[in-house]
Amino acid sequence: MPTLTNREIADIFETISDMLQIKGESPHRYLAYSRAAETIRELPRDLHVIAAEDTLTDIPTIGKTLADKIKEMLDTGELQFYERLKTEIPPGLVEIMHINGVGPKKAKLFWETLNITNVEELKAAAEGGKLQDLPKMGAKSEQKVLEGIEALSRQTGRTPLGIALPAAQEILDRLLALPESIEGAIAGSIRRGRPTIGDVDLLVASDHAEPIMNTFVNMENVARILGHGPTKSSVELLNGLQVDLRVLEKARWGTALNYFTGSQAHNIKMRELALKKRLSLNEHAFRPVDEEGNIIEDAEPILCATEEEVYATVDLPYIQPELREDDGEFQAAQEGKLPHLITLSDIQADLHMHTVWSDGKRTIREMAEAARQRGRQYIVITDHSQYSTIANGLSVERLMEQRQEVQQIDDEFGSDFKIFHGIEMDIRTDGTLDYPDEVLAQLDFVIASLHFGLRQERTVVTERLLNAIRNPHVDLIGHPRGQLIPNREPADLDMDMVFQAAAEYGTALEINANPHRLDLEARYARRAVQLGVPLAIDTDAHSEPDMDLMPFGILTARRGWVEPECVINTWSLERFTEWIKSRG
DNA sequence: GCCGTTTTCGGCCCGACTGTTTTCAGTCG
Repeated sequence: MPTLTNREIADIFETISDMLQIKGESPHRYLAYSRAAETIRELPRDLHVIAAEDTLTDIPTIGKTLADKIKEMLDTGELQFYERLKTEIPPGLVEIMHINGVGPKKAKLFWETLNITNVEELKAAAEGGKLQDLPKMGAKSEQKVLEGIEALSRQTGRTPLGIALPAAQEILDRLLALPESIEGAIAGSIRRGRPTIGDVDLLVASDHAEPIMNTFVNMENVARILGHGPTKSSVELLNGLQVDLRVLEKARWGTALNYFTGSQAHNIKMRELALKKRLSLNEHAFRPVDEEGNIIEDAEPILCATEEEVYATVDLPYIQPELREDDGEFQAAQEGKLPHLITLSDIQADLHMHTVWSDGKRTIREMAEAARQRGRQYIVITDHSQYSTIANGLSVERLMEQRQEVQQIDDEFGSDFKIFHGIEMDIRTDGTLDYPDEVLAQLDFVIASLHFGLRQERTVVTERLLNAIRNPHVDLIGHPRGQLIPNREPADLDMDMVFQAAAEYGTALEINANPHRLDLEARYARRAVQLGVPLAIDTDAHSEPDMDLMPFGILTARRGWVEPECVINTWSLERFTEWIKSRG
């Protein structure tokens, strides 16, 4: 039976939203589609399952109309409403709308006046000088269209957090070195810890914005200046990354940082809450409004130098940036039920790392020393198992040799640091585990991971993982979904079944801190916590510097509302030891 | 199209920058 995935349904809603914009529909109507698309993309559960439970309308942003449309797509694999729209609006216009600087009005103008229905035709028209004579257009606008088309082909989609964060920090450091800069921060989705970044948002506090702006747009790695105003500038870097900079007075730092951290949905909620208190909120201040919502011009604005003051003004406790997705944080804040989010200092151990015994770059001793220097109390050495021949996986014989070396080095390290012996064992493509139970029984800690056969069909790959979860010797599932950011899609797993089994057998699931993985991602980590599934946050280090990737795992966990208690490597050595012993 | 200390209708966040205009619409975030 033809059917559609969450992502395909989200994409259709997003396209419908774009088409309704071109048609000139009410913003409230097309935004409803766009918001629903965003919600569906972030759902930790399959729409099939939710539809079968008949609880689609329990999802925020999904009402009866959209629920019916979702059901139609799930049942028939298509949506009549969408098919009809496609006959009215050429689908190529949607792509034209995605050109930077071109919106719904321009797309419609090009279509109605020059019969342009796709990017190629638009490019030809611009090159032929046919756009500049259109109403509200000119030579500059025509040039912008051409540049926008150029940028479209350069665009590589979203940038991994692991690349965007250091790049953002480098630029911020340069701006902060200027004497006019008082304070600075990385805001936007980097601050919220999203695994991929659309553009970089930087914020600097200063009374003299101009020299800071000039330095920013004149950096040698700037490919294009997208905008350059007195308080706001945007550039595209040579590597394609877009960076926005805002400069504001220090006295407005709280409202500014809050605004530029987002998310947009969170900001909208903040402003709605402010309006209920007869205040209009923007990045500069709160301003009193009258009954009709008009700004009272001669009333004194409320300036906030800290984000705490911003939240206090709408009667809320401080909400951590990682929670700001309008996904329950306001209700939790109002009820005093915000989570006590995990921090880096809660981490006592790293349970997943490789050495020269398989594909790591350092010896057991070097890895242990590096971990101790980073304040870890204990670690587990988990090299690859025999099935991963390409990673020099360990035969049973070598595994037992390694066990001796681990014990010997553990003795050397004495009582203030513990080295456990474990394995990252393959779940083979036929579903069996890579060592027999009697071998696993001799290990302190067993991670089971999918490395191969990730494209198997849903029931097959899910059953492989369930088989590992149910094995009494398996303590942890490594990078459960197998995604690589940005290029490899996760395996097609029935996550409801995975969580159910993990909860039943007490098997932990990993949040792999490597920024190329971040797996489990936040929404699944949150679901795991809700269902009582234990988590571990590991670096999967293959060398010393990899151990410094832990903060990316922490960010991801925080986005998933994870508290330290839920994470087994925040536990003391004694408690962790008891736990692994209890699991046989 | 969603949603409810305005609850089944009537609301629905806010400002900066650009390019084309002589006061603002379009786009973006």
